[in-house]
Amino acid sequence: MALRVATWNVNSVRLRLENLRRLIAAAAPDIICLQETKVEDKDFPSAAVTEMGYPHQQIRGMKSYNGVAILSRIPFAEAGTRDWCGRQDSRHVFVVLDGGIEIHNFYVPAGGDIPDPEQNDKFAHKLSFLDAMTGWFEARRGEPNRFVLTGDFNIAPLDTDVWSHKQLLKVVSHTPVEVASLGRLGASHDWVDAVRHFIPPEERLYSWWSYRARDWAASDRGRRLDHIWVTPALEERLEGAWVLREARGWERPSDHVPVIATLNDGS
DNA sequence: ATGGTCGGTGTCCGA
Repeated sequence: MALRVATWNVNSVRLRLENLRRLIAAAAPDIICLQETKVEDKDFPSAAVTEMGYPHQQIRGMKSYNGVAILSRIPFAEAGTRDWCGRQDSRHVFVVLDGGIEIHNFYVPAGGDIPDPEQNDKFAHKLSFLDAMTGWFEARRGEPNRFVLTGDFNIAPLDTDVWSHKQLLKVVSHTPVEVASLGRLGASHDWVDAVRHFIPPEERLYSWWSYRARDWAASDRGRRLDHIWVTPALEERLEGAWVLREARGWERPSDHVPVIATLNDGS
């Protein structure tokens, strides 16, 4: 059985249920990883999501900010959440599927505006968070390692992951210090970037466009902040991956669009 | 060079 995984920074799940239906109609994912759900667990729209065909839900939310969820057609063998950097921030949930594939959904801190950890606590937190992730995954090397690492990483690593590499070098999300941090995380398991496995690095590709643009599509000043990575053990099972750009043009859009990857059954 | 827009613990703060 193939496995299709979608990740999407939904920017308030309660406000975006109709768009969630559109994502399901457009891509038919087996598993949907959401970030910025912005809702406490007791108020999560679980019944509506179950009706959409996703009765298995691992959620971790808080009021107003952050919040992550894994919504699934497939039952979980295990599921959990984890705190990072000593905060109860609702930035990580994970599940293990029967057969051992482990899916980690992260909402990495955005990092504020000033790309200097001395001046900006939010940027310091972002770098610490990435270091902690790296250490945690490094400690798990040597296991069977059929992992999917996905979510809003809030970093566009490649020059072609932003509309202007030069103009964004000092803009949080594309600074060399963050890209280097993400590179260390990437080296922790030699993670494979599922989308770039299929779409060459020469091609510009974005998953986020600011709300502030007059015309997001015409100016097309985007960044690729949302990612799906797999461990090398799953690389040969990658069947396809893409960005659902059209979702940015939907009514009441999130500023992020879904990113999707399909793994075949390995036979 | 600046400011532009969303969402929600809404008239501020985080993105």
